[in-house]
Amino acid sequence: MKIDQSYDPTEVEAGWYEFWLENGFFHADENSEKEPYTIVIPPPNVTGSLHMGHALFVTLQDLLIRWKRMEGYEALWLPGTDHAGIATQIMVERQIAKEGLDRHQLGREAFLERVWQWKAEHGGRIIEQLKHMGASCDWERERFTLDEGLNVAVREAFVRLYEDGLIYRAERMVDWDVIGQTVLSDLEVDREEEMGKFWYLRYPLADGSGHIVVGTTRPETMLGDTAVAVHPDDERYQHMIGKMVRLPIVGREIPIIADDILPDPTKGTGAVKVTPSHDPNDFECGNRHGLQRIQVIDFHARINTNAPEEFHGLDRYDARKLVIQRFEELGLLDKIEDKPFAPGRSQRTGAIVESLPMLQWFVKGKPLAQPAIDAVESGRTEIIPPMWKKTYDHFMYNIRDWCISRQLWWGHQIPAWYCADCEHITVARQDPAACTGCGSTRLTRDEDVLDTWFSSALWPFSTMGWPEKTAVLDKFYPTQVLETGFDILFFWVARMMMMGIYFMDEVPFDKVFLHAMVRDAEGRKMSKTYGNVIDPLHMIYGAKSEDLDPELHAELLRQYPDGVDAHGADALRFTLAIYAAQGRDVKLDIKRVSGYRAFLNKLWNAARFGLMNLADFQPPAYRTYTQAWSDEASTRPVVFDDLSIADRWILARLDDTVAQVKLGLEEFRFNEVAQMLYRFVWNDLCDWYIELIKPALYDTSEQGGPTRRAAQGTFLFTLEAALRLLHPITPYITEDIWQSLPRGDDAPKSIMIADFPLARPELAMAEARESMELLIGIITSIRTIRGETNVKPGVVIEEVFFVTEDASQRATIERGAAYICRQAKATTLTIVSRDVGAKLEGVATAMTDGIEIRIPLKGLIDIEEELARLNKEIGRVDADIEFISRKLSNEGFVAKAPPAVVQKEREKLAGFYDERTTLTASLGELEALKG
RNA sequence: GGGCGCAUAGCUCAGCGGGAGAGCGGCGGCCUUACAAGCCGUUGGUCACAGGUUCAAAUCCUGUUGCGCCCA
Repeated sequence: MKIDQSYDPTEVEAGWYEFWLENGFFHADENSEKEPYTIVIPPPNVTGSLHMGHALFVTLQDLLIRWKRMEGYEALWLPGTDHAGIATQIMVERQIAKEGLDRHQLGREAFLERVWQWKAEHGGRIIEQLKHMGASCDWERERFTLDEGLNVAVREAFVRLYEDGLIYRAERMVDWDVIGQTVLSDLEVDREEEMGKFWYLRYPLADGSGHIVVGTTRPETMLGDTAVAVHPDDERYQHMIGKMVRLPIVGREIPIIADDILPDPTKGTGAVKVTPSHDPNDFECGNRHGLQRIQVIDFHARINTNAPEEFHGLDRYDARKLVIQRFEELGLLDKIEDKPFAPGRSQRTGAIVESLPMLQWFVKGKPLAQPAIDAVESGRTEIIPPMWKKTYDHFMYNIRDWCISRQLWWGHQIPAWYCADCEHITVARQDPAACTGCGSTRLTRDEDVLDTWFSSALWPFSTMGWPEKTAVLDKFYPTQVLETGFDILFFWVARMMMMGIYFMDEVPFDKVFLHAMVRDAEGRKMSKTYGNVIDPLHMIYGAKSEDLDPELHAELLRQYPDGVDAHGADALRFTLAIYAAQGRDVKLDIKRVSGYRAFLNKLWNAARFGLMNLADFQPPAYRTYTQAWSDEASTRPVVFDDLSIADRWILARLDDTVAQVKLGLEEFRFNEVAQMLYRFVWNDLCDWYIELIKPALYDTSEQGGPTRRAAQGTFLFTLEAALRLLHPITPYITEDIWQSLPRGDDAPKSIMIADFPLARPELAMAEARESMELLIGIITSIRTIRGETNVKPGVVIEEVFFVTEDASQRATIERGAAYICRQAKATTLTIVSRDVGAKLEGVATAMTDGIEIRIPLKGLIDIEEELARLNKEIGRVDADIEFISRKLSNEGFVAKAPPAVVQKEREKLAGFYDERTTLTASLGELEALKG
């Protein structure tokens, strides 16, 4: 029974994770009879390292899993990582660049070997870091989006979608990442408005009859212009439609066409240049009018040989300068305006993407989206918080085909083979020997790989062995909850819904809980730019100033120049949980983490106090004292009749907390759950209960035996239950304390496999609650008088009088006299009738619940202070009286409000009048005494 | 341009139809043998603004302003 004097999170947390692992507590069994509860992890990027976003999701998911595991479910938390195509490939490309190599020199096979090698060396880091958060994942089932089993799943999915006509290959305008050297899906392109220029270029008519001015944000693309478009209704240009312009610099003659979609007569000159190869809208326009496509910008964003020679090889921005220069020289640059525009940037590389027409693979959106829309509409899958449903719907209803091919090597290679002898494409589960169209063996496999999100979309079932019909799938699919950030609602959640329904004929999850973003204390995104990054591991283990990156952690260093102390995973988890109000960003302030570490220290010391006073307590069998309250009295951990008011009260409060915690967890109100537990442990258990039972615990006389044992039993029971309630949020400290508590031989090996507390009606004990609340009110009132009238803390008040005619109040005061005397430092309590009370002279007066509390001054109370205090109290009561009187004089209120409400107001008013009378009398009397 | 969210104490946020709450901070007092990472007491608010519904609005509706996010 060891327990150190103060809470050291690093020491407390050491060892328990290994203990849990060694005992296999994280493993879920597909053959179990228990009801399943499954969460699949949002697989973190294998190149990544733990950040606060991960810390938040680990906290919430582990909390759910641990809770359900304790509730008796076969809880599976299925972990893994994501191969993150572009990010990983770029990382390794940079590595080999240092050796003066690029991937093409190395070759596909050798390059992939290098990536796998990198993954073997560094890929486990994020997983190890998750473990430091206490994640109770079933590591035996850890998966990687690129591992063998998932490859089978991806190929199966691809082939089936292709066979069903939902995957197709076509030439479309796509977004090209000029740094990543790959196509992206539209979701991977961010648009942010910035200030740019708008150039007005003058194109002369070929017949010399004039010119037309077009506006553009990208003058360099004029090298590939194949038309000028005007709106058919635009009167300014009626006479020009059908004429040709001679493209300056290039010399090509291109037509002026009428198009009712592309040109906006209200913008610029109303005439626009059309470059079908370099702009998606122009591309569409080109298709409508059968325009020629001339690509002048290549995959490296350089001008190619389709443009005049002087531009060959120029970067797009250099080409822009030269185009403008030439227009100026030709006198064809009309004017330049400042204009905001929003270039597309690759989310991965930050490169400004180039729109190019390319032959790529796509997944059809609409047919897959409809069932996914229906699933949410019908409530089969519930999105929490519900505000996200609209966003989900909007995306789904407007879904576009998804470009899934990527010009990368790191990923699932597309299972499509092109024939050298015919046009046929062979798409197959197994590498084919011959073309299924003509039988030719001259096949070449598509070089490209699939978007990483394609494999992620299959995650809820591919990780369970699909396409095999496995027992795991049978047991654990569909999953119960998907918990992730709202930022990947489209990327991941929506696509899992579509694929899950398509391949499994059943939604992948019952509920989707979307958490908010973790920001800094000021609400800014955590980023290198702001230097406001907080590393979860720094919070857990502490960080010396020399361990902190002056750029990344600039803000932290400003706040804590000497570095930060260890706070522990528990404190971090508790902080994130209590911050996680639905729909609200987490604005993480380190001071709060420290605050919750203080809370855990409080819990630690409560346990320490308990252990110091439980040495001689023999707890009954574990299952008895945790569960058997409803059984016959003899099996209860304490003798019910011996329970004090305080004991009964804390049991009732515990029971209430248990019920509310369960409700809160079920509704994903994590912040409220954490708040309730905080209040229960600190305010109820520590501030009141422990203080109240100290006399009983310290009384080791034979006579005090039963009361003492009742307090011991109640305290142990309450603390133990509180630990179990807290365990899902703060697993380490609860395990550590729990293992030190006296408990019977039949106790489980770990708190994490103990039962989650259940609310028990027989512990509700409303009457004990009311009594204790009355006593707390009385004690607080006396303390207030002491505090405000300058009674020295050490001074004992000899006599306190109580005036009340209420029999049950009198009984409560009598029964709680010892509590009042100790907590308020008084010697004797006397209950008197109203008549007698009125005759008391020279007393300080307070009122609570209609009880007058009167303390004789006898030189210990400062009269001036008491007068001030009374005046303040009277002022408060007056305000109350006025407020309620106004309410009651409102005829509408009296007539229309529910009678019970009106009655309550009347009673309150009467009470306040009584209170005022008493207080005023005291005031007058004191003034007389003084005067 | 369309959609969503937020605005409550000095700070961070709960509350979302019946008299404004917490934590931190501030102030005053305590080393009381679990805890000074603590204890006791206390001070802070026309609940963004303007209308409306209701007997009753921080809470529901409409509009305005400001901030944030998503989509085009």
